[in-house]
Amino acid sequence: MIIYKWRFAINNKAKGNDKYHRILEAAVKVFAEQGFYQSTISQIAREAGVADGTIYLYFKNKDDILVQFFTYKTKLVFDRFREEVDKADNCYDKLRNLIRRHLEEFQNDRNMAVLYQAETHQNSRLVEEQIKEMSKLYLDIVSEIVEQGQEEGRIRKDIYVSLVKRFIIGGVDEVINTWLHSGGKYDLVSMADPLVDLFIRGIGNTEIINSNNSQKDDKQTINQGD
Amino acid sequence: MIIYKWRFAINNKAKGNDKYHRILEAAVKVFAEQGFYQSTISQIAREAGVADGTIYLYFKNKDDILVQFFTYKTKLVFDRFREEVDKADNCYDKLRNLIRRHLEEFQNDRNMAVLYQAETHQNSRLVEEQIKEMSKLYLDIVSEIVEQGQEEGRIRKDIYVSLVKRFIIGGVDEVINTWLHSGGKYDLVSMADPLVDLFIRGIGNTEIINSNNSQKDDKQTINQGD
Amino acid sequence: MIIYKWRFAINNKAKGNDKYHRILEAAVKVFAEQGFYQSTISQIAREAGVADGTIYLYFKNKDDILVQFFTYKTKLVFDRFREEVDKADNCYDKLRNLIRRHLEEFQNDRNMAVLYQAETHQNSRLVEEQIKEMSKLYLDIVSEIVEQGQEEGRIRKDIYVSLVKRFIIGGVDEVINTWLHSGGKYDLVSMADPLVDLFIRGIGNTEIINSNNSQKDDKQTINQGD
Amino acid sequence: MIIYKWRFAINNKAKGNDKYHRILEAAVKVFAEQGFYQSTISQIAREAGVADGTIYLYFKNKDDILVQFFTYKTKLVFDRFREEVDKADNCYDKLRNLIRRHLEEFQNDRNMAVLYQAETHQNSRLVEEQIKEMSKLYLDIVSEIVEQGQEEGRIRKDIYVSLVKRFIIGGVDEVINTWLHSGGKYDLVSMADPLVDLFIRGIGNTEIINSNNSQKDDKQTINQGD
DNA sequence: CATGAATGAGCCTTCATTCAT
DNA sequence: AATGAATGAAGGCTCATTCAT
Repeated sequence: MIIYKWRFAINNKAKGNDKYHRILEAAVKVFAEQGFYQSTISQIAREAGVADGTIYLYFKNKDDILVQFFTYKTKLVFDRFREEVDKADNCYDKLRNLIRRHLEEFQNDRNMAVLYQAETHQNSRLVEEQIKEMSKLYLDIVSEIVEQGQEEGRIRKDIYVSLVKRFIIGGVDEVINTWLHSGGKYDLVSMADPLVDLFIRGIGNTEIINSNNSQKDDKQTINQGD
Repeated sequence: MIIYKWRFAINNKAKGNDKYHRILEAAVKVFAEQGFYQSTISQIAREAGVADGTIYLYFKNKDDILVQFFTYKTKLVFDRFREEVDKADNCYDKLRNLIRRHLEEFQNDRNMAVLYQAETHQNSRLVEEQIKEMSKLYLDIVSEIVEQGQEEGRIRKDIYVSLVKRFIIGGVDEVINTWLHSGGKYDLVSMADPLVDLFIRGIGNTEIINSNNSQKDDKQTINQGD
Repeated sequence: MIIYKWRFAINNKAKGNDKYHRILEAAVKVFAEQGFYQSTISQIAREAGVADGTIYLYFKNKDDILVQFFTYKTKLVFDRFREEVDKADNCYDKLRNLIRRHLEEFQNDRNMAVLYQAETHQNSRLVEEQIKEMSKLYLDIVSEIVEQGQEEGRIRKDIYVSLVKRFIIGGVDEVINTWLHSGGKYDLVSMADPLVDLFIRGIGNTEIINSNNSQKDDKQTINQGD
Repeated sequence: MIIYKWRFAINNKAKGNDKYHRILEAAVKVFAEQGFYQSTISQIAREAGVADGTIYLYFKNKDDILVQFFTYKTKLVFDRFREEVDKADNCYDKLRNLIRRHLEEFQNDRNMAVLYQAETHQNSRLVEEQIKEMSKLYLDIVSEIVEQGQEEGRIRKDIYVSLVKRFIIGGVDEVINTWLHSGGKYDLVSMADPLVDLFIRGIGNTEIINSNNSQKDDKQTINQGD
């Protein structure tokens, strides 16, 4: 029965069946507004303009809606990040392109942004697998940029790449998170350049820093759990 | 009846009644492990070693447990940040103290860390008010540090303070988040110094940066929605 | 619309339309395997190789499939019992022929056997009417045999015919039921002769019985509710 | 959670909690009247005079109600059969006691009788295990009686014990089944003696049988699938 | 203060049936 | 005649909350 049900579910999707996408969009909207557990199938159905039962023609169950979303929609977006990075040559431009595109995509799909934020900061995740994949994709891109930058001499060599990844992702995430909680009233993409500048130059006044060696620790051995 | 109930509920708390704290700790543990909506009152009661009904002598309802947690327990922790900051003089040391203490406290109370991460990255928050307060407290500290640093000449003046706040909080949050999802196997506090170094100096190679003016934008007018 | 639908539904049956029978066979198979209420129209449709909706061109609803089955298929089988009985002269041979044929038919159509067993031992029957008819048909045959046997002097006269009917049907049914639950691994028909022997001679040792009169009650007045 | 729930569920039962039995009786009544799958939890709850949810304090799920019934109530009854059999000495009396008690118990608890009939004649059983156990218990008693009878010389030796078991159980079951479908208007127990007489002496007229050897087959090799 | 049995609203999910194509 | 996507009523089950003890 499940096999049967899923055969045509896939067919529908392949055919570009709009009902599948209507339900997915509706669900994501409702989830973003109310949270996954406070959302009901009935609300999603109403939002999508279909009957409750119809949802189960396209999705195995409520959880599956979220999983499908992260498997298809979000993955798509993350794949675009790589394209954008590949357009640039030097590491600074790559980083700037990545972050610009990141902010742009999340600004364009606010619901996705909300779900992504919520799901990546949850302990018991419904979409563990998908998050891990996307996370790895993103981290790999950043690693690549940093390593290239080190070769180019544009990025310090006395830093932990795995910490840098968090440093960057964290900054971007927090900028998005703040934007989301502000109601998305301002332009998110305009934060990209100033943010990249902070990533590259830090907040310190260069002259002072260069004459202040107290922080110039050598690399320590840290288990960075990555 | 309700009035009566709440009179002594408050008394209990004032008296430092240990049942109140046992329930709170139990709840936080269960919430951290399973998520708020997947946790049941029965599970919390069992974990705390009390009857289900007893919980309602100390808490108005399930939501209230979370609210109380953020109102008392977490606020307590955030208040300590200020103390720690006040111990230092220059802005770099203040920032380092703040972040060290932050990581330390979150490492010491992993459950709190989990709940904090989850709740701050949710759209529909049960503890909106509390999160906002804590957030403001933290942001104010960072603002203060940054402004002091600018006066001291240790921090660049051509940056948006409100963006810097997110830049710093995001990095710290992400380091904590990664630590949480790694299972908390390594020492979180040891990440403080390298992280502060990144905040201050950035990832860029100073020599290159100083000869590269393309990023040296003047302050733009950005609505930072904070 | 309904009238139209049913006109050709009847035509279909008259025409010996094979889709009607394919669905019927498929349904009986599925019902036998999973039970009526655990079976779904989708399962039947898949088994029959037709669309769900097609079933409703030939059957009024799910219940009707079962009713049709008992009305046509099973009745057909029971009609053969009479033929078989008529082939024999004396009551013993008639009884033996009846039971042999009964076991034979049920062995040849295991699914029918399963449904028959289940449906005849249910309180709230979907096919009350049909079961009653078939039951009457069978009981009448047995009655006839017994009465003929009594006239022939081959069957005791101090017995309740209506009790004898249950005695015989019960034995046959139980033999079938055991066979079904064993997985139908052995030859059911081979049980006919030994069973008939038990019906006729009982389990008692004749010599002992004949010298033991305690059981030789005269016919009592019993409301046998048949 | 389940462990917890079942801890006190068992306590309740041990304490002779009447709510457990009220629900069980109500369920059995509803099941008997409408069939298991047509019965709803709400109907059972209404019949028992409790809330729907209360049922789940005592039973794991709907199926479990039936399982519990067969595990406790019916098993109890079947255990009494043995007691009754042990009261008699010779095999005929044992058989008569068994059957009398069987009819008596089933007459006294009509709902049990209905459920037992339905469940034992179903292919996909919810209580497979329990039915098997009870069936074995009953079959063992009958085997014992027959074997003892053969030693006593009261029961023929040229019969298959395993066939005899079905022969007897079948007769009893069918008598009960007929009684049930008649609406239980007459006295079931009064059928015991005539039925036992049929089991022992068969329906054949002794004088004829003894002069008719055509049926006196020797034991054949039959796979009786027992 | 504490208990935990009882409640019942609410939600997910199934599936017989319909109907536009 | 045939299809199968869509429907929505119905039911099993959970769990926050209450209240008699």
